[in-house]
Amino acid sequence: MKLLIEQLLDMLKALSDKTRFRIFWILQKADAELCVCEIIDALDENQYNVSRHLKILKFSGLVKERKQGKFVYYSISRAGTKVYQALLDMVSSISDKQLPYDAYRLKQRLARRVNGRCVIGMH
Amino acid sequence: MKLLIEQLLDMLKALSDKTRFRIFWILQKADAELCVCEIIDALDENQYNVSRHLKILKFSGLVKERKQGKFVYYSISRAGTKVYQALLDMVSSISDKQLPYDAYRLKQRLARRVNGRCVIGMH
DNA sequence: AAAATATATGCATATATGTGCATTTATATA
DNA sequence: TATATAAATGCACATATATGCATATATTTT
Repeated sequence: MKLLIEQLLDMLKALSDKTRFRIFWILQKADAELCVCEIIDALDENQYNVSRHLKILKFSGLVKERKQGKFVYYSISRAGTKVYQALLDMVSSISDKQLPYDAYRLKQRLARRVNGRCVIGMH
Repeated sequence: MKLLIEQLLDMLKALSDKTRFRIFWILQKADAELCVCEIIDALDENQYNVSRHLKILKFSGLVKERKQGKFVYYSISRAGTKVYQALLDMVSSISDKQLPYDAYRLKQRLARRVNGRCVIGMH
């Protein structure tokens, strides 16, 4: 699978913003689909910024989305290039200690899932 | 060795600019110190921009410099963190085919070294 | 000491980027 | 059908960033 350098630069630029890095980091950490409202809670950020940053991440190819009802689920795209894998390795080498609040809030929020699914929404 | 997330973000931001990525890429490819004038020739970019981008790369921790006489030599910093290694892996997975001109000009320019050292300067 | 050369930097400017707020769109539910 | 809710987006604005040009700094050579 081929990756144009411009696409790699888009991924790097996407990850170089702290909010987007944190989003990608929790998606990688959760290792599962997260709905937007869960991401909002995990980061303690506002809705419109999370939404906008998710769009940029999606456009860069780092994440993918799946719509289901009124929820939209995001997850890492798992594109099979060496470059993507190296990026993923880099992100996953960041430990919980470096993003303790995000890690904690994500855990708290995921604990409220029912049958492994988000049932809360925004509040 | 510890890496603050802010430092990682600085590295990512540094690499997300195409000119800086190309500089870092040829430094990694050369696997050796390059003087500024060699970098200028390899990229076919102007002097002041190369100089400024090198400063940003240095500040991010991606490269280091060594002054010798009126020449300044830059090289990858080889910091021993997992994160840095993953970044390096990512960059080195970009083949010559994706930056053919830079690769070619670098090769041509390095061929003009004498006893492994730059003797041309700018011209 | 003067001139030449390698590299860095200050200033001006155009473009890109991130964010706040208000609003829209899409879907579900009463 | 009306209402509620999840998510996305248009506009305004402040800040960041990249670049061109001119010039400064540092070192070597004459």
